[in-house]
Amino acid sequence: MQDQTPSIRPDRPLYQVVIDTIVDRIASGALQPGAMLPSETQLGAELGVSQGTARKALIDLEQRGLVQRAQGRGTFVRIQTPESALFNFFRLRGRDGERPPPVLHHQEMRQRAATAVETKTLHDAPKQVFEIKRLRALPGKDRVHEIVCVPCTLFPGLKDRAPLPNTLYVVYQQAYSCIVVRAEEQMRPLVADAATALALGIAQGESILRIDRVAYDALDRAIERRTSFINATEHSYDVTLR
Amino acid sequence: MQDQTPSIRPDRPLYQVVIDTIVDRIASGALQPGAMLPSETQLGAELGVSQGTARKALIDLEQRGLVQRAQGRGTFVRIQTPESALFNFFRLRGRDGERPPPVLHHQEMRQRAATAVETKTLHDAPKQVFEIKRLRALPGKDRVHEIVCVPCTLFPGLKDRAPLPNTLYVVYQQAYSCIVVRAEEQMRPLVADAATALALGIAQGESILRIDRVAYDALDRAIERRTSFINATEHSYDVTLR
DNA sequence: TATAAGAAGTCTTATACAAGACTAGTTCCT
DNA sequence: AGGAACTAGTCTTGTATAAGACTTCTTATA
Repeated sequence: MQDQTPSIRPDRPLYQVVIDTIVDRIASGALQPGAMLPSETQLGAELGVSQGTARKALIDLEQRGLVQRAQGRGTFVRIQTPESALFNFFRLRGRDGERPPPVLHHQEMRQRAATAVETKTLHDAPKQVFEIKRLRALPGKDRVHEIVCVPCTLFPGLKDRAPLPNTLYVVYQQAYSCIVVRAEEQMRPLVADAATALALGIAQGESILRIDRVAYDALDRAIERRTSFINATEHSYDVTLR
Repeated sequence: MQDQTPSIRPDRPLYQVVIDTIVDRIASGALQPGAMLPSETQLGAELGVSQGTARKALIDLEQRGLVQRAQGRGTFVRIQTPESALFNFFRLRGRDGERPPPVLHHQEMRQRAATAVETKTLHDAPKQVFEIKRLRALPGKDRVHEIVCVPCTLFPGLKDRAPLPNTLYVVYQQAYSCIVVRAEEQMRPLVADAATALALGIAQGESILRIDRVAYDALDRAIERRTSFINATEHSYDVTLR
């Protein structure tokens, strides 16, 4: 049990084994959000590697945003607080860069058959999805109208959890051990048509932002698609490129 | 000369000293783009640290995008090729994610007094800036109209280099040893006014994207401000959030 | 309440060895 | 003689380990 394949090349580095082990534990819920991980020394002893190797794995996980580390304290599973979830993946900012607190105005959820695109792009090719439509208000006149789609298989019973909070990603993590670590967004400007203008409470013909997002969890599974229509007159979408 | 402060705590780790040394050499032009860095062993010997410490610094620099490393070959100052510069910081993509080659249609450059905002936000509080206005065409009907501002002090003689190529960041790096490693963008949707519509060749009232960018170099100096007006009907602005 | 000692954690540095990449020969075949 | 293929050597980065320093928090003590 100590070493499963002695003298056989492990075909992946030891630190990768450690990484995968931790990711599995977090994704399975064995390590809950906020929980303290074993120390570098303990982890190394447990998996039969040195402290330095365990350390290398933990640093990688920190850079991927799965854990947080602090000298003298320890390593902890990153908590998706409403604040962090909101402002990591919600990029709208005020004129001076301040973070606007969005207020949930309206929300409805239903189960429906997945579209071809959803089946194709989401994890596990779901046949059924939960669709959440909601309207959020920013300070001033700006509004966000969103349509969120998640596979029913990944989030059983999500419908019974209504009303959902402002920050869905906290629910994903706390109730389903799904940590969103990455999101890919496509953005384009749009002229509001009648329906969208009505939803956002603006005049038809005004310019809005349409954002299509696919969100991925720690296992790199596409767990959510969402489309947002944003009336961004007093706010801007801020992002850092590297 | 070997160790400047023997037995006195260096108040920053050794690997940080190595990092700063390399960054300085790149920023000063002593290490040209594409040049090979000293090997880990050499670098360590040169600066009086172990190979492992030099290694840690090089890995950090690689993650910051300043150098590229390849096992068995060496470490090299990252080359800002037209492709890499273009597609790291130019986020427009086609419907299927393909990278559109922008074609430079029109360009003009002039020197003028800096605005208050420019003096305040750009490096070294410049009094004079070069302003570059240009129009770039994407495949199909989409167009990009840009106004770029850089301090004259950082880029002396830039005006004599006209016509500038499509990718300004290659010029910044090759002629001025300024490597753009980070850019912060603010985006909002806009309804095209008469002047902008004319510049982009679209009808007044159509929806366009306005992007305000501040670009930072390896020394974390704000070296460029640019505002882009984009007619993105057949393209989208793609970005990955983490 | 303030201070000091200790425990538990990460951080820094150093060293050894493995693996990939290039070069210069060398061999072998035509 | 010329050229392709193999091989050994050397240079590089990648992986793994260990020891000691530093930080933070807790607990005991004055």
